[in-house]
Amino acid sequence: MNDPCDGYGPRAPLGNVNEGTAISRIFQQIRAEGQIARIDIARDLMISPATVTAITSDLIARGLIEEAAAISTETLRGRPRVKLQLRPNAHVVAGLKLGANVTTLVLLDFQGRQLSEAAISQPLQNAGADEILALIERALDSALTQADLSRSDISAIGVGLPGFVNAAEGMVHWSPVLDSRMIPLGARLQDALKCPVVIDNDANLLALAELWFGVGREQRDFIVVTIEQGLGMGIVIANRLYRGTRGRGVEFGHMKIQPDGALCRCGQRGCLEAYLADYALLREAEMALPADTSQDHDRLENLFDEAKAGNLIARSIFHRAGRLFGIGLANIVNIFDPALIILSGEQLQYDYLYDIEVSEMMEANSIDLSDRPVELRVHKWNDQLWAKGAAAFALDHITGAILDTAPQVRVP
Amino acid sequence: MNDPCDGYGPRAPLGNVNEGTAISRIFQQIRAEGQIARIDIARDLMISPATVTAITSDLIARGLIEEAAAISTETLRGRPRVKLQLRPNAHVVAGLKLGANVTTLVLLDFQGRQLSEAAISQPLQNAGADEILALIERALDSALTQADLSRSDISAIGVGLPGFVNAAEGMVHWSPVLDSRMIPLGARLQDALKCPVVIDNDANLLALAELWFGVGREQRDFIVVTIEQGLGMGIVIANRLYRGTRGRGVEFGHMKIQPDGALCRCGQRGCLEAYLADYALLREAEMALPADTSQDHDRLENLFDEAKAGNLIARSIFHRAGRLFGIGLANIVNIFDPALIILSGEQLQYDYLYDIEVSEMMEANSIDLSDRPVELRVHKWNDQLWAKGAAAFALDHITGAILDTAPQVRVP
DNA sequence: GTTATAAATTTGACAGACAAATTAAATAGG
DNA sequence: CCTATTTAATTTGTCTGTCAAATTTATAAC
Repeated sequence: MNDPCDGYGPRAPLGNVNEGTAISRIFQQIRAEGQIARIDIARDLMISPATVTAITSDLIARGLIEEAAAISTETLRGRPRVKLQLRPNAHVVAGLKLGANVTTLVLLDFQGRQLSEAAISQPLQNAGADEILALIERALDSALTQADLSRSDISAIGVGLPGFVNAAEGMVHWSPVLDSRMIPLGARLQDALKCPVVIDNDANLLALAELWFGVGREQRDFIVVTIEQGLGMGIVIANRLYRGTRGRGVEFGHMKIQPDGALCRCGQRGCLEAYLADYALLREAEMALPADTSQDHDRLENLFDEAKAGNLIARSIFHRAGRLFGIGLANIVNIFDPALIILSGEQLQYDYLYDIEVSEMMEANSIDLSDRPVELRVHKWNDQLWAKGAAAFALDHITGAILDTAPQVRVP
Repeated sequence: MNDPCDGYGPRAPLGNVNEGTAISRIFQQIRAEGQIARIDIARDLMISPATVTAITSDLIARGLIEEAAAISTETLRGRPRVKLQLRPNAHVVAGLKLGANVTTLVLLDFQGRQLSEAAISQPLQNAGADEILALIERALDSALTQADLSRSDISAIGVGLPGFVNAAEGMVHWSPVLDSRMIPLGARLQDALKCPVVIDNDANLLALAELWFGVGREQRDFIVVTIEQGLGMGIVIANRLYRGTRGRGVEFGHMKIQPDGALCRCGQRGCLEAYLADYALLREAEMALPADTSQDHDRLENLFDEAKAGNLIARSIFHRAGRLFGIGLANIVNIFDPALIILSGEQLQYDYLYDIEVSEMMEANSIDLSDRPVELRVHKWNDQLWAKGAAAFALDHITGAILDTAPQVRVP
């Protein structure tokens, strides 16, 4: 599977989303399709060609889109179609993933194409906001230098981090990478970097990346589940991220699947995460690999190798994890009834053991009305895609601001 | 707590719902407020008085609303406000709840006021569509006679039943009251009754009743959980019922909270319902009430009395049920983060035992970020409110059809 | 060249919504 | 009782977004 970001080939339309104004719908359509002729926009969105001309010429005047140089060869006769595309230079955004071990940053142009990237391997745990800021600045300047740009060229920055984040308020309620609760990280970074900053839970942003650059082309509704240090989930309903009724993300890792079950790092018992996360597997690894003193990551590798080699204890560890994961997914299926669930994240390198248990248990434990079974896919993206999701969030923020504010010129 | 349906006192506005056209927003506002002056509509919805006048006079001309006779005494000086209200006689709808033991029907006028009701005590299990139809017709004719109306006066019928229902398609995937799967009950009834029929899961309709006639006045987002024969759940997000991404309802009763747990009537193990539903409690009652040979309902009463009297086994049964219920609710809280959860249904007469366990367990097992705790309320409505929810669904169907089709007069 | 074809634009019209001006219906005070 | 004041509701004229139809533009086929 190749990188879904390079080049914007023709795509399926996003569905008849009859929401929003014509201007934003047309803009979204151009972004989704990459390149599209006016007449196709009119047909896809059921908007008259006259209106499309009016709106696109406005967007061109505002510098947001442009006519593509490539001449369309789709028509044999008649006036050829002129494709429209987002103007790459209109804006540049940065997207970051703050991870426990690595911080990844990408710079994207307005079309969503990657200009440069930077990765800093530095453990990040219980850090202060200043530390985070310094880290971001290092990564940012590195990527800017590569792309031959300066900070003032950046229109917005998106940041994804694990934990409980209220994206609308830019508030981090809790995160393993931060040293205290209730940090208004969004505002904090925005003030320091003198640039709009949006933040969100990392799993949400991976879902956003899937929406913009991945399966979102075909699917209006799907769920992304991530397994890394913890468990994460991002839910896309009707082409939009669902963030819970009060703005905070959805919590999957702390779903209880066993009363008085295993102890979780959150202090509660029976959380799914307490059976699936790195630390959960490692604390059982002792039994299978008693003499092993290697680092956590390698240790997990070893455990996996042992399981593959037939070590019954190691197998049992993955076996239970897979079963419980399946149950957790089944609970989600029963609630949201999604057509597609995407499993993503580092730990899925261990999926060959998961595969059987997980999908089996999921199916066995969900109320499937047998007409449309849930599809389970595994996507092994690297950290770059997470960062791209963050950048997509930043792009979304920019365009939202532009499209919303422009017509609001009502001065009494 | 008195019946929430009688009279439409002043209510909190539904929030700045900037969705939909002005006409539907104004209509919704009038329905929500019961009686409201034009100037208040303008202020609440941020629509100009000119537009409110234009639209309301159109609605009056179409016979949907009228000026209320009661003269407003809110203003001391100036021209008095003229309140608008839905025109009661515009439409009459019927709403039904199909239950295992009783079928309840109400007739409502366009304002949502009850005209008459009927209840038929007849066990309903594995019935055919014809049997259902006959039952509905009996109840309907009885209520019509009382209200001095005939079938042709009915504009729409809403039907709520337990099970898995796709409301949009009118399809019953499975229901304990029906004898087979995949019955297009909506179409079936509609053809027979020669009147628009909408159907939905009963818990969804109770949530709709709460939205229209209950807490919906103050709350935009809430969750209704019912315990009767089975467990049900209805989710209201942004003043709308959420029915899952593919239109079927949300399944709460079959959430797994114990791997390889108790056997559920669905055939799976560890379902919440297998610990909470009537049959789940009764199968344990054997231990506490060995000599009891009474009917199920009385038997459950006896079990409850025993628990109150101090019977340790009986207490233990409710104790566990309460704990597991709390865990199930916590899982929902972690996913939706609602501000309010309403517990409803027959079994909640046993709530004095539930109360402590349930809310305790819910709080102990949900990721509460401590700023806004979830409120848990118990509403003990009778079957009538369920039926009113069904009628509300029918009313919604009518008005949706009226408001949507009217402006769609584009004939090329 | 001319014709056919299809894309894009221009034109004129219409509908939804608004601000401002006007009218309507009440009270307060002399 | 009459007038000023106050507030609600309506009317008027305008603006904006959108569309259908007519027109212009740009290409291929002949």
